[in-house]
Amino acid sequence: MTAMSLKVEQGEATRAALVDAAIALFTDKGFAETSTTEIVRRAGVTRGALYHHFADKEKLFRAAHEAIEKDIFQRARTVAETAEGGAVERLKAGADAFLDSCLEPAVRRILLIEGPLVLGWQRSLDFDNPYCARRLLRASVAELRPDEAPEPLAHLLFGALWQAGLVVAAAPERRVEMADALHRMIDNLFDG
Amino acid sequence: MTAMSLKVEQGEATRAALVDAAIALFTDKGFAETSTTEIVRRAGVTRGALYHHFADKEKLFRAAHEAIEKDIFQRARTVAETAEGGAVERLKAGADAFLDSCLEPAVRRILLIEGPLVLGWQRSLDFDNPYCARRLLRASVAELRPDEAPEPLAHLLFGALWQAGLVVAAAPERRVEMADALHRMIDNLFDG
DNA sequence: AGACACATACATGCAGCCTGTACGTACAGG
DNA sequence: CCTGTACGTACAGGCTGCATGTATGTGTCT
Repeated sequence: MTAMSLKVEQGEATRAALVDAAIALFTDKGFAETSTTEIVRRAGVTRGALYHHFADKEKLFRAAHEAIEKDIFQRARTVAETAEGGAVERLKAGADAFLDSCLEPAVRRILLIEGPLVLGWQRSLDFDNPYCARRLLRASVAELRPDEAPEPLAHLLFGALWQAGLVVAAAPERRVEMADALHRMIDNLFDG
Repeated sequence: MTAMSLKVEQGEATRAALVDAAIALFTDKGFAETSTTEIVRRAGVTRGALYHHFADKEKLFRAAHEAIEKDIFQRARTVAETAEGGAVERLKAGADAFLDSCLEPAVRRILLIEGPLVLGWQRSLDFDNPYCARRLLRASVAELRPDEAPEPLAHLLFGALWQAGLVVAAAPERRVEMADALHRMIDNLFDG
């Protein structure tokens, strides 16, 4: 660990405690139904600490969201990169990893459901976000269909994948059938 | 018109005024950022009237959402039913009609963005809702692929369609390219 | 047809909660 | 010593939902 001064170290600790408490409570009750008082009580600090580290409640949600997004993105990318086979198989593997992540309650609630609304729905549409699954899909599409613009199909695939994640989050027992349908869809779109 | 007694008629009028005002304000500012005071001011009544007709603010949103959902659903179904050609062409026509509807700001904000969260995200996943686009897609899939369970693919198609609607709502100039991509996807999935 | 009881459609004031901010304090580091 | 950072605390404003009051249609009984 980087040696920090005592003050800064403590600050990072309370900030992390706030993010952790926020993730837990936002996962259970959602953004609007969770008060800042509950969050700071769970984190063991006061509202003053919260508003010292975050400009407002939404910024705290953003921090929680980014932590989860980064985690799930890196997992999916790692799985996709280390998968056996060609681009189609890597795409399938990445999709499977994403569906697995959707089984976690925090991913379901914070990333799939509340994220787009709280952070602004436009954010989820562009490819600028470094940890956006759309980027991975666009790369796959560009590789598999080099003759057409990748964005539109990447959007459609993203929507299908996102929806599959929602279904799996709501009914984990459907994970295999949704994965099968996804694989068939990918085969139909990119078959050789 | 059905002849109503004066009292009931007046009640229906203020209720409609409330729903209209709610649609306009929710479209502009969203659910959380719109106060009931603003809504009743725009509707020309008081908060007492609102809470007489609707149990809470969310029920008012539900009424606004249902009005829009019913409208867009019936339009899409009509277009799909009267389209020339086979099941594939009817599916494409319905998808096009849906994308057209997404150009309207009220559809974008209330149906696409805020609806799933405010009304509960599970609601958007099942096929029980009589005005759910998922039903139409499931019927198409069942007709085009009679040998497999239609639900999983219907979910994926719904996700792709929904996402296309979001993209079109954010950037209307992309309407044709998204429709083209959707058509190609449908062809790849159901081609003969 | 008229009176009366009742239900409906509102209006208004209040209580409680929540967010964001202004201000005070304690302490580490130069 | 003194400055900036990391908090704690008190307060103001807004918002929701409810409780209460009121006026006006509506059915009914005679």
